[in-house]
Amino acid sequence: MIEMELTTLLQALGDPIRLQIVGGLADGEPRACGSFAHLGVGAPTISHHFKVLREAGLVETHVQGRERLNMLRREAIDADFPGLLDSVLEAAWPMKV
Amino acid sequence: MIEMELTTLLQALGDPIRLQIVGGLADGEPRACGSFAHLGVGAPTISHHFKVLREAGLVETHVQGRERLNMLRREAIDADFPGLLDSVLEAAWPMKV
DNA sequence: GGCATACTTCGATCGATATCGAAATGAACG
DNA sequence: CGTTCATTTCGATATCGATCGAAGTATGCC
Repeated sequence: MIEMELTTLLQALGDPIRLQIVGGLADGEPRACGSFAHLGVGAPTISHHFKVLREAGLVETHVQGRERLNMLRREAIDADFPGLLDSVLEAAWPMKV
Repeated sequence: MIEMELTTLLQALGDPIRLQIVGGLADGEPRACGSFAHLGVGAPTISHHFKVLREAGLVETHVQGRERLNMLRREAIDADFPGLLDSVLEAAWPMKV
């Protein structure tokens, strides 16, 4: 069980790039880091943001071939903070989630 | 109408002192800045945190006598981001809100 | 007016963080 | 095995943010 601190989670979500990443993973499909190259920052920065998201307990990453597949830890998040992720997603992308 | 940006709001809530302040205002009662002297930081720091909360649209402040009464902008927050504040409060203080 | 109270603003410090380019890692593939 | 591809790590930079003490502002009280 991964330690999940509320303020850490809020801080992780409180960055535009990271919120975009979380939104991009919100459909449940695992995605490689490279899928987020369109966000306007370089690969090292994307990697940094994924690290923050992982350390906040929001995302988990599995090596598959030469890419890393990232997915939202939705059940864990919902278990610890019920409704929070959904309201953030709904606030960020109304009607879409 | 105050501009409310989601990432700004999340970032504002992603600080332990500010989350404590918001929790302290969650019952709807207006409170002076001095009511938060117990949080372990000095008056200038409290003042700084209130400024951040105000600029995020979370709190509004009215001068009354020589104190400033702060209150949560609950309806506005709920209107812009339905359910978000409630889930944050519930996550921070389960069963209490 | 003079003084205390309640904050805010200012200026400084110092640690965190977002970003990048360059180098490292490690898997896949010829 | 050497190369390419996907990502991470490293080192540097530059900005941001939390904090403090000191000074400023405004209100109420005597």
